[in-house]
Amino acid sequence: MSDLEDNKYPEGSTLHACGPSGVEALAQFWTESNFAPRSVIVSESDTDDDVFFVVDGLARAATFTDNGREVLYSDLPRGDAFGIFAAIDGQPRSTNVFAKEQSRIARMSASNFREVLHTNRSVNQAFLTYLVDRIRHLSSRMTEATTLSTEQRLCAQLLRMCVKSAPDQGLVERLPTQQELATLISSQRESVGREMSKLKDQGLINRDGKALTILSLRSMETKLSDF
Amino acid sequence: MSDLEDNKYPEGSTLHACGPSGVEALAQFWTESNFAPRSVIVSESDTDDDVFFVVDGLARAATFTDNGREVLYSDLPRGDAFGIFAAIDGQPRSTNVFAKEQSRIARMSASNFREVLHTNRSVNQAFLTYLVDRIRHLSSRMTEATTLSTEQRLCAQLLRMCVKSAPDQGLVERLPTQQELATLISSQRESVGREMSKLKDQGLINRDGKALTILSLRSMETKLSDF
DNA sequence: CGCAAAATGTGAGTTTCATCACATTTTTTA
DNA sequence: TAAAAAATGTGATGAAACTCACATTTTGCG
Repeated sequence: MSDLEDNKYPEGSTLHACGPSGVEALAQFWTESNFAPRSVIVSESDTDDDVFFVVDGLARAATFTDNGREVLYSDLPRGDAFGIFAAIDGQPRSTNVFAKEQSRIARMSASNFREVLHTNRSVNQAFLTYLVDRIRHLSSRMTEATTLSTEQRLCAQLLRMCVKSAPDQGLVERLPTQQELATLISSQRESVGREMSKLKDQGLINRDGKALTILSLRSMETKLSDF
Repeated sequence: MSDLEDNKYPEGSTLHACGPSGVEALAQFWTESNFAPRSVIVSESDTDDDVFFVVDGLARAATFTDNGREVLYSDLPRGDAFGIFAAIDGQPRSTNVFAKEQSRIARMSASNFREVLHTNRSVNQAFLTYLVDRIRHLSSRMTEATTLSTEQRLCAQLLRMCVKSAPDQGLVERLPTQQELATLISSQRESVGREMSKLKDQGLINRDGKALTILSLRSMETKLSDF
């Protein structure tokens, strides 16, 4: 990985990790097209096994229950891939993906993808790392969901989303809606609202507009270690 | 995958999926040793990044919370690998693994593992599939945990563990303890006990010894679709 | 075989949240 | 920019399930 030069995709994204040669190898097989916000890119019921890449924009993968409740989602920024599970193991797709913003999406067949995946070492490493990453993330979400209270899960989520803005202070630039937060921490919109109010009363957070400031990272972290 | 002959590992295991040549490629780098029941094979605090394989016996991977509660586990039967996450992404280990039964465990260095992983196509495919599998499994556990009641989660778990024994009947040969079941479905030992009693009262299940019979798969499945 | 340890069954009390309901504010978009 | 749609704040209520407690049964082991 040390010999990779930067490519046009953001650091941390799967395509970035593939390196310039990896991206080139993939791109020779893909075709790009544009999607308007909210338009569906793939749905669970699709029977193809194509692989997709976010060339530009932002997509969102979401899982719904039978009665339509959204239970899991993850955002796919520029440089991320999706649809790879079906391409790897041949099982049906597990999620729906739609464009969150105006997006440019690349698409390629599973067999071409597999060919590059098995041939190009840095592509291979990038996807292995990506998969392991998702597993680690899911496990910790699972552990959190079963051991922490709603308040603690909210704090954990806020801490994950923030960037350090000052000594002991954190900033979440664009806070998701309470509904989205609730989905992220497996809770209810109302509960999130209540816990937010409590945190504000305690002087731990401060909101203006879509931005949220964590006024004391230290005290917020303390909440997580109590049991 | 079609050209693989059978090897000595059980169908469905990672090593089986690696094929005879894959296993051979791996085995040239590993050393085997024996572990008595309950002995620890790797713990979270270990700083090495070796990869392990269950050559024979049964191991268990478990995650604990800070206060010692077990929150996640998965059994690793003959032919399964563990310790591969750290070997792939270089991050610290995420779980503890101990021998559940007398076991023969193979061990190899991360760099040798990576070399085979990137060189041998069927090994590569086997591990990709394994990772995807775990993701699918974790996601569905996550969805279940947040949308189903304790009773429903228990039923889902029993259905997963059983084999069809007669028309509309299922059999779980060796039912785990209620404590283990509780861990599997993110619940409490007492809750599992109560729900089990209810199911027995309803004539849905029947126990003798460690075996449990599901008397009507159909009615048990019905419970899952109610909401 | 017999004792100790583990696992199970069940009651009672309490806490946490999920749910419903609505007023109010903010954001979209036609 | 006005109307419509989303998002938010908060109260009241009830059900689900966590906790503690202890009697009983089963299992494992010396």
